[in-house]
Amino acid sequence: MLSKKTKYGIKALTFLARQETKNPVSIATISKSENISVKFLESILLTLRKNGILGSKKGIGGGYYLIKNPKDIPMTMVMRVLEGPIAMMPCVSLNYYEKCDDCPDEDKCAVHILMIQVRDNSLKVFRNTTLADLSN
Amino acid sequence: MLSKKTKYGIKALTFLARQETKNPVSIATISKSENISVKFLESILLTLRKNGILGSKKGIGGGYYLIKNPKDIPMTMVMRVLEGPIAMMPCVSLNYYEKCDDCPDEDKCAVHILMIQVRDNSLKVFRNTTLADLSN
DNA sequence: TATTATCCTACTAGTCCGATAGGTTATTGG
DNA sequence: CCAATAACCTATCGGACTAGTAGGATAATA
Repeated sequence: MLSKKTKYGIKALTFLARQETKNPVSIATISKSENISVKFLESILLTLRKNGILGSKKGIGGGYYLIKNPKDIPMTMVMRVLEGPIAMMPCVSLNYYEKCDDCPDEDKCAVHILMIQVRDNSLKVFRNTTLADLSN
Repeated sequence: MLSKKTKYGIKALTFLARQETKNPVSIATISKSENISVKFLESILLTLRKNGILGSKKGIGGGYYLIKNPKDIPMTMVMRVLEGPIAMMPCVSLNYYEKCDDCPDEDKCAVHILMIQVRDNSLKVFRNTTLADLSN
């Protein structure tokens, strides 16, 4: 299951991408428009900022804004920051590989073979989809 | 993340599919061969039996066995029984559809659009892969 | 200097996962 | 008939994670 954190994060990002100006948008504004709890959204936007996807500004007129052009933000980036590894198992993960304790030979492991395929397909989708694609 | 339940379940099924005879195989035997806790495996095989994938026999010489031919067991079936819906969100699920509370228009929802693609790709993999494919 | 809005830490109720414990029922061999 | 075997079933449990909530600290603006 996709976590609500990721779901809300993507919604917030598309909301920002759809903005006409690049002015900061407050948490409260996004929260109202997308029906997301203010406090929960706050923590999500914070992690997006800490991971270089959003910028922020404090005080009056402050809020969050996109640092990059939406077409330069592939969903792999967003998914990895919010949801974690794209692979469904450590033993098929590109960035977070880990061997299974119980598995003597990966090449003969049915689960491994199956999940490699799933990973490749998911990766293809996330790589080929940018924030710009989702905002139109 | 793929649950250990599903992981072990698939491993157990391929172990049975690789068997030369169709004689029942005991939980203990599978457990040893695949490095799975006996008790946990027990509960997994039970659910596979209750869902029409395995048959069982009690007493001496008893155990579990495949009911169907491995090539007639698509991974969609296994995944749905062990892991649940293949979709990452109820609003993109074929068999367990549910509308999101917070989403006024699915066709314009970025998360929906993205997850439809992921679902389609995963579904394609699981549909085109049978237990026989994983056992060779 | 008061207001605004992000930043940060800590906490919590609820849920799920992975596993364990212990007894019941059915089948088989002697 | 009886004992051994192996599936069946229910209940429980610690730990991790999710989806928040609370409350204050910090920085920018008017």
